[in-house]
Amino acid sequence: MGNPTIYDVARTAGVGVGTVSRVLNNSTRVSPETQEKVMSAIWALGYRRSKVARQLSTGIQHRNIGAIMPYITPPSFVERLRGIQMALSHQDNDFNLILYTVSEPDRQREQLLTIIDQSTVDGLLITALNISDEERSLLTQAGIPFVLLSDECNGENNCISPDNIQGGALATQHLLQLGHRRVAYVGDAFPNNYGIPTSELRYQGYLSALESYGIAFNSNYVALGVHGEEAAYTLTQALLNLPEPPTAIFAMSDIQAVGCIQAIRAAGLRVPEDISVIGFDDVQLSRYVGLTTIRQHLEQSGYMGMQTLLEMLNTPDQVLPRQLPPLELIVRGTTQPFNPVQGAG
Amino acid sequence: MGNPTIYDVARTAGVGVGTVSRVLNNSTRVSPETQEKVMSAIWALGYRRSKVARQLSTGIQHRNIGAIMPYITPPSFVERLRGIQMALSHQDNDFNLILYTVSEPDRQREQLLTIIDQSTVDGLLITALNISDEERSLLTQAGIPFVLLSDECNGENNCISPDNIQGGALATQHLLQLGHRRVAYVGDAFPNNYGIPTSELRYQGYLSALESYGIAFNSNYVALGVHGEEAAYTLTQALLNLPEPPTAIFAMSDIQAVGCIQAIRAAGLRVPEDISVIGFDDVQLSRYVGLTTIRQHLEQSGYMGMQTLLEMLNTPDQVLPRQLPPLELIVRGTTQPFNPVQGAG
DNA sequence: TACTATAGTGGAAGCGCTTCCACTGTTGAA
DNA sequence: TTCAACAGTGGAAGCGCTTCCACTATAGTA
Repeated sequence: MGNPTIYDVARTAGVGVGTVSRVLNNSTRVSPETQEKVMSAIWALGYRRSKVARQLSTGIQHRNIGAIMPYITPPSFVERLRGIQMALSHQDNDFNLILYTVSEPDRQREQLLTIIDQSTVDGLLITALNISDEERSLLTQAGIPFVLLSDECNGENNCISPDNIQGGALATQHLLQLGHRRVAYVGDAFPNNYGIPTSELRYQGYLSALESYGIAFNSNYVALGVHGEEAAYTLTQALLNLPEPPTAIFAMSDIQAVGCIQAIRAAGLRVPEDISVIGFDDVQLSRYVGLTTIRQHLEQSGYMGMQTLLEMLNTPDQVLPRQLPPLELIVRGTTQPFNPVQGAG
Repeated sequence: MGNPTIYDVARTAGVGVGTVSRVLNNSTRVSPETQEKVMSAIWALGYRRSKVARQLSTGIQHRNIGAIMPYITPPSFVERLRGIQMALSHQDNDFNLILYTVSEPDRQREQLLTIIDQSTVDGLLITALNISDEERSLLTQAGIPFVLLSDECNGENNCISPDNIQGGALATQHLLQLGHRRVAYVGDAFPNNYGIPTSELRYQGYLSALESYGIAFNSNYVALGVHGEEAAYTLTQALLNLPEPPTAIFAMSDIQAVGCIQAIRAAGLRVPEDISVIGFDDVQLSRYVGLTTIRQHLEQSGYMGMQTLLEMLNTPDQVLPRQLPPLELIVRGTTQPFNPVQGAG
């Protein structure tokens, strides 16, 4: 039937289970010959000792924290993960960090169910993922505390997320203050597959900033597509081909901002002399590239998320209100005041 | 004494253990009143059900793979991690990936011991870390297969690592072929704390390339420091202040190359017009920055490492020889042919 | 020679759950 | 009224280990 147990090994070797266990834990007090017999029985049966049984009988308490996120491709996920890791290693507790990847949105529910069923984790950090009410209650029922490290909390507690609307406004205001009037927005098409409304929220901020400056909305200046540098590149090309191209672009993420910049340069134009570009996130890369952006302290968010979860694990049924990491305008080299000459272009 | 068990709950609630278990697994067939009693007993005792016992009795087999690495700060670790993740999710097995961070080299042994003692993992992926012979034999004794994802194999099996000497030579040759003769090397001081000889190996490649071109070695052109952009920045400043500054720099990593470039620009010089810079790794960032570099397919290495480990887990005692991911010169915008005018500078 | 250490071993108990079987009441159909 | 069906419950067995106690055989000591 199933896998061989220590009893099978004992029987095969013609010894007692105690002896087998002693060999397994290379304790003393086993004669070389017996050791030999046991080893060959183990080998013959292909025996592998059960982690779980061992843990139960030795009383080892394993505590696992799961971090679940989409493929860790975008730098913004990596930064959060780094913060998560850090918070965990700063506490001197022996939690294990288990990494889960949701490769396809459809599989999210299934993966959560597996995690719950197999009681793998003591707590869950849900990053850049939206969870349904059903999933939420499944977790609650199973007694698994979780914190959301997302871009939208919907009034949810135990959630770390910045004010993306405000952030979008901040970025747009920066461009408007510099005198730009033809300001474009490059972002993800919304709603996206994972149900994360980041792009939509930042777009709302963009709109409100335009409005507060009394600038008429121009739908030509809104370019939406899949997430990533390549799509941003293509969208920007289209923007540049407009009869009246924008003089400034707000890209909803740094990665997309980089795509914009590349497209602008490929078109023989300069950043920021001809077109200003501002991003969002302030990932590591942005410092190297010298990108003006909105810093949202991603690493710190991850850190806060893990801290919150650890607190919840220590004192159950604790409810911590939403925490908003601060947003900050970081002016580097990709934005500059509007130059009237440029408007003529 | 220890934590309350299901028996304590049953006694407190005045019911049988079966009933408590039924409540816990919210199965049917428990009357609302009983449910209520059990719940309040659970609450009163602060009962939390044991993962391990549950897993043992339900026969759930958990298989864990640990990935152990230094703080995941350098992008090169992240890229490998991404490959590791990918390989795991492509197989449809239900392994969990546990992330371990070695924050200080001194704690490495201790952490490995904990992992072994608590029998947490079925296999281990050791990334960018050197392990001693003792640690090696501890793992072997404990029957935990592992693969090294490192920069040096020392003739070791089950190890994925590129030929760093060749890579160093490749980078240097590229600069020499472009006509540069004053070529500097910027890298980590060796040996480093984790015992990883990456810098030393690439430096050897640098030396051999110089030699094959018959160029006299100049120790002023070797700048060693801690890993990272900042140190590279400082080292480059010193290089630029030399009476005869180099006309080209080989930085041992892309991150350091970025530091070099920033220092060069800060000094009012241009890349590559005044000084050429080549990096190593080809991390994501490098594409955005337009850096000439040596691609070592980090993500693919991670992928190969995980695949190898999975094979070892399926067919124990398998020994796979060292695998060398290919190295490739990627010419982008930070190197150009030596310009005699520049030599005068 | 008689006794005590001690090396070497077998096996029961126990880790904290789940699950199955047995049991008691209660309901509703015949 | 009698019986089957079933909701609701208790508790033993078992998951695969470790560990402790009991036991035997041998070596060492007086």
